[in-house]
Amino acid sequence: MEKQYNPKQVEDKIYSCWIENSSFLASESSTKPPYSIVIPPPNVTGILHMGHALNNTIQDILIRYKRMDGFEALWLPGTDHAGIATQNVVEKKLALEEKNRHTLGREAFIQEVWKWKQEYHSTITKQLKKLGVSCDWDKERFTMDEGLSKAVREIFVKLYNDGLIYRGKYIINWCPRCQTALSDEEAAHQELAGKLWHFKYPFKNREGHMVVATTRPETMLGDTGIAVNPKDERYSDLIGQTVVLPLVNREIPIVADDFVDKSFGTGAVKVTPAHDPNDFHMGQRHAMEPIVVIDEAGTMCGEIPQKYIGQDRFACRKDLVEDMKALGLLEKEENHSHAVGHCYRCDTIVEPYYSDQWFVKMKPLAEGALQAALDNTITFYPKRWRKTYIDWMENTRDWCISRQIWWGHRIPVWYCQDCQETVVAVETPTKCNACHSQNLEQDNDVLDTWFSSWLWPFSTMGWPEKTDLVNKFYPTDTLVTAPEIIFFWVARMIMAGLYCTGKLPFTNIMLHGTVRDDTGKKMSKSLGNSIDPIEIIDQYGADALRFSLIMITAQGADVYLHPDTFDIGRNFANKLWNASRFLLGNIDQKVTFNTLPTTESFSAEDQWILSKLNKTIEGTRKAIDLFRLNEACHLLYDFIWHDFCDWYVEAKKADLYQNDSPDKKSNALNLCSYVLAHILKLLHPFMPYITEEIWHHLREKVSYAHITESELIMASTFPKVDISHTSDDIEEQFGLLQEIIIALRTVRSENNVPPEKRGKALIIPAKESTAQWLQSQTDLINLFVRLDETTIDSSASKPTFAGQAVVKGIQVFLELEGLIDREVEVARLTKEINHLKGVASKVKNKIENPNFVNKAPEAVVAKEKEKYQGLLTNLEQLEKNLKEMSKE
RNA sequence: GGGCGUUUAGCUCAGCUGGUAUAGAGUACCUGCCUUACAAGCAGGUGGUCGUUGGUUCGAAUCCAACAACGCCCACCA
Repeated sequence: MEKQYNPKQVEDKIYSCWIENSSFLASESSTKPPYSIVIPPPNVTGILHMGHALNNTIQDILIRYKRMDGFEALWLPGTDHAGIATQNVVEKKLALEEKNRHTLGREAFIQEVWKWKQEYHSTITKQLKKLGVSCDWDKERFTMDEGLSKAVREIFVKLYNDGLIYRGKYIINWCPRCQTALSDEEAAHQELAGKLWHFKYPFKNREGHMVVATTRPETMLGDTGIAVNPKDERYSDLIGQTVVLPLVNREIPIVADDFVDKSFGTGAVKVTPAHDPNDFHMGQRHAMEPIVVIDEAGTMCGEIPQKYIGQDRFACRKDLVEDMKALGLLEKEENHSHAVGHCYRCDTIVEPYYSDQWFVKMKPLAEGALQAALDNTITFYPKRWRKTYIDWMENTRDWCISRQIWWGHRIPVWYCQDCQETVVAVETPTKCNACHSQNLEQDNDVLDTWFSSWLWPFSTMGWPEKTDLVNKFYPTDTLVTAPEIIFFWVARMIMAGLYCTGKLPFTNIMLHGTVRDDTGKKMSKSLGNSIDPIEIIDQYGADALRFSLIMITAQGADVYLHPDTFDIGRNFANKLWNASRFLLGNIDQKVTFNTLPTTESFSAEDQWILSKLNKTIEGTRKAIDLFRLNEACHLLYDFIWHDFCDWYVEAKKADLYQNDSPDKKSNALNLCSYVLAHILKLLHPFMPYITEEIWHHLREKVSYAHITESELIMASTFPKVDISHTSDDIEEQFGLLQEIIIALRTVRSENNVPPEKRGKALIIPAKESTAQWLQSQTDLINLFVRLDETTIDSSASKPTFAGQAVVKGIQVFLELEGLIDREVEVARLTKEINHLKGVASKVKNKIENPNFVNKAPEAVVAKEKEKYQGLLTNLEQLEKNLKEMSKE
């Protein structure tokens, strides 16, 4: 083993080894209880970013933990075809070759995308593998696989037959750049600084005009009326009147509608049913036929003045304001900020657009999905997201599922060209149901990407077929994802799961935060502030990346990433590596252990480390079970670094070096191997590579019955708590010893005693029982403090001059001729006395407060009183010592 | 407009059902060490009226309320 851990030499080799051993494969026929997770499928042409790294590390930890803990663990991987996103990428590429999808034609274009998919699909999966993910790659799926496509058609037909899918002319969010409809969720609102223009619309049959306020002047060309609130007295006598729409000279009515807010703008609103969702609904209420004046590319069209035709909507806005101004019809303009929808794929401002689209009725689907959250059969981690989910479920609006793009699942609907009959079918129909004509044409649109993703937990397992995979692993257990897609994906999967399978697709939802840079900005390629996980893996290793990321991520909180963060994991891996190297380096010939040494041979540190180990096992399990992975990391970090390396291994060095006492050495090796093997197992889900590598080295030197039996650590068993080893008393006792050692080290350090100067310690405990126990620990004290001799004597008198401290009533002296500085000691003791005085007065107030004594639990009161006595004893001794020292 | 979150050491953050000799870690900083596992290390140290103000309580970083700053999500005010 080399002096520094080198992940590069290890990681790829080990991943291949796992693959060769089929270690990730889950079996439908296993008798073990199932545990399953489906991956949130990354975009097929995506590249790995820190969000993926976090998301997949969490899943890998859960799946490895469960796999080691006796479950048949399936982590089902796959990718998403990401309709609009992927089509955009391929179109961009085509544009470079001066081609576009229309010149290519639909068939050729789709082939082009498939080609792209084949080429780039491996990027993201290769990158995931570098992270060390233990996905069952044999079961990898793609949302446009034949089976999954069939599932999409099945559910479409089922929903249609149940009356839950309909087609209609509605106003929807339209991206003029992508030239497709978007769902409400895909139109992300952003606050923009805009203007509010007040326009005058002259009356037809009388003098004067109405003043309407608008943020979108260009839509006035499509106005079909003016609406006012029926209770608005300013306008009550004008309802029913007619105004003449300037520039187009169309006569339009003034109507009354409750929607209108009297207090906003002028209290009168122009109604443009074809270009505003509210106006659309108002138009319906007042039988107004929408007039389209903006086309699918965002340019002006229709029966409007010639000069505007073909103009971009924003250019037209400018001109129109000028023209109205010229006519004297612009009353005023004011600044106004408002939320405007943007395409979540290309960020273009969304245009409300009136067109024929397909919709899913959400209300009926939402009922069960809502109930699952209300009665907590589904659990959110952290739980605050439950409310967000419930709010959305209670206010669902119908889901626009048709997209005017080519890459995706084509809508399984055919129109008879002869009798106009609509045929909805899973398999391509050969003839019309009504007139038997074979002249059928399929709907041109494809389905929203999420219409396939919402089936992911079961379509990937073969649904609608009743496969063994579904039987064994569906429903899944935990979904790990980001809160951004609760509505897009999580909520819809729950609806689809209930609707298709009658079961919730998962019961735990773990939502992790967003990865941000150190200034709090979301990491993204376009902002150029992202840290590339692959670069970090190259530099620090996958384990370091994983461990660092998880350790700094509190449950559900956003992660602020600084490049130095990864030092934590790298240094920790190196620490573990060196501790292992040291232990294994002390084994000359392979040793075999069957059990721990007899209890009688345990030293204090043996009992202590076993107790700590088992507390760590308990804590780690609990933390993972509650999805508090950062807590598990901290527990392991502290135990391994501070308890095991800093104290236990140090304490065992003497035994390990000594070859003249083979029993001692053997016992030390036994215990060290035992603890190390457990450490590796506990850490494996978090740092799979290095633990596997050390495991390999460990097994070359040590055979430990029932512990190192498995050739690969990933196939070994996760440690279970052995309460026969846990003891608070032992931990407390050893803790006292540690405090004494630290006190002595502090004396040395504060007095700048050179390391090579050894010395003597005198320890005067108050109690004889303590003295006896400490007597058995003098070797350890000598070792840790670098002393020649430690004397424990409860009846000894104080040395005339020495470095000193008082630890829980135990007086500790360090005797080093000429090396202890009186001033330093006086200062230290004074400081300590002042500190303790402060504490003591606080405790005194407490125990003298009758309210506290009467109302607080007896145990708490007793504890405080005991604490106070202890403080007094310490203070008394310190003050006495200080006085004596000052006298000399 | 509604909802949610955050505010703790110079920096990044833990701190769960209120009670640990009096708030922890990493990092940074100061001191001493290349001590035969590890300088990516070891030992010791400095550093905090836990955003503000009230309240509940014997007791509050922790529970409640208001306020402030920052951030996020949702929403059809033209």
